[in-house]
Amino acid sequence: MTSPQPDPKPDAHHSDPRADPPRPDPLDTALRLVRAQAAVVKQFDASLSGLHGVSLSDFTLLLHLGHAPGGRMRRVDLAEALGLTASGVTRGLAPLERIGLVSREAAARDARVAYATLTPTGRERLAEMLYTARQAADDLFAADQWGADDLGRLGALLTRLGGTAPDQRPAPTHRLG
Amino acid sequence: MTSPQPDPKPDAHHSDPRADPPRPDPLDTALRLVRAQAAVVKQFDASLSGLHGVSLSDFTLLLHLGHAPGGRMRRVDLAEALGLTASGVTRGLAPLERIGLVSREAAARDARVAYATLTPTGRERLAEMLYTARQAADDLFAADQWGADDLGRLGALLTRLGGTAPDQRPAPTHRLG
DNA sequence: ACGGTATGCTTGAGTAGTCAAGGAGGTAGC
DNA sequence: GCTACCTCCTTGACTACTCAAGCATACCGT
Repeated sequence: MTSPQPDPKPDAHHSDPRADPPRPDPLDTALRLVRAQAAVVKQFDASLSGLHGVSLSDFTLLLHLGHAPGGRMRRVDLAEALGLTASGVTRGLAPLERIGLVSREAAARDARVAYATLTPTGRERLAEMLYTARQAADDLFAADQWGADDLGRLGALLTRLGGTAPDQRPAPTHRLG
Repeated sequence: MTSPQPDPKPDAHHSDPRADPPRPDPLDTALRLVRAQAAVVKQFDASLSGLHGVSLSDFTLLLHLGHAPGGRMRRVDLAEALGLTASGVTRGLAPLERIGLVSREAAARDARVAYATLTPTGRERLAEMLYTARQAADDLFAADQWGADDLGRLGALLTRLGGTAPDQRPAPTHRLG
């Protein structure tokens, strides 16, 4: 049932701010967002689990870890970065520890914290996963269909919507127009 | 394979985003989508469950039923419309039947199918939920921040991404079929 | 020094989905 | 009118989270 979209979509790189069309149904847009995300997650999961045996969530977790100084983060910070609860992080980390991509490390001056640390193996595997994930993303936003401005616009709109960014960037929330 | 010394970052553009629009990192955009959706779902769930005791998934299911002729659909069609598996629909329907919003109905000429039908109560409750959901959506896409063009653009971009639309209907103001 | 509170993490129970297996019913070919 | 397959639906086992409770540790005011 995936036929070409019947709706008049922005096929050219022009905006038309003069026309003031009726505000599209926000509820409909929100539901579309949910749908789109489900499809996207499914595609990433398929690629990543097929090639590396991890889910998109696993990958995202590892990615944050890989990005942190020393490949090391407190669970609580990981939770915040991922938009999960602490308990979600505990559970998500468990299988990654079991397969040796992440190790648990005690903190020197605070016995409460248990760092999650990327192992050398974890770092290697992450690099491979990153390659796969980039391919999946490129495939999703195929360059012949998605222009740089489409992509940028989507990213900006989503950021406005969705809590914090997937990575801590100093990039300000700039207005579109 | 990729370079052996990774310090993986999903965003690799540090150049001026205004000069010659460098294509933003597709992976980063995809991850933002996931994040945004999580936040959106959380807000809808909070509103809907607080006021009506249903989740966004429940609401979406009822909404599709409400749009169907006779408030009635085969489970298999519901699954397709919602982007779920048949088993997901079975499980999602169960609590709605238990609380009397949906009833199960046998098909006259095919004993395999079990229609899901909106009860009169279900239809009433759905109308109330719809009001709440619209409010949540309006709140999310606050009119002072989201112009009609932003909304339309987001919708179009998401549709391009996400399989089929949430509902093949433009947005009747308040009435259900 | 000590009691109260705040923080970091884990765990048990519950929710929302997946997939794979399987039963019951419909539809052909011959 | 059998045989074979195909469709609709449910179920059991699993994954990936959630919240609430609870334990251990740290910090702060007196």
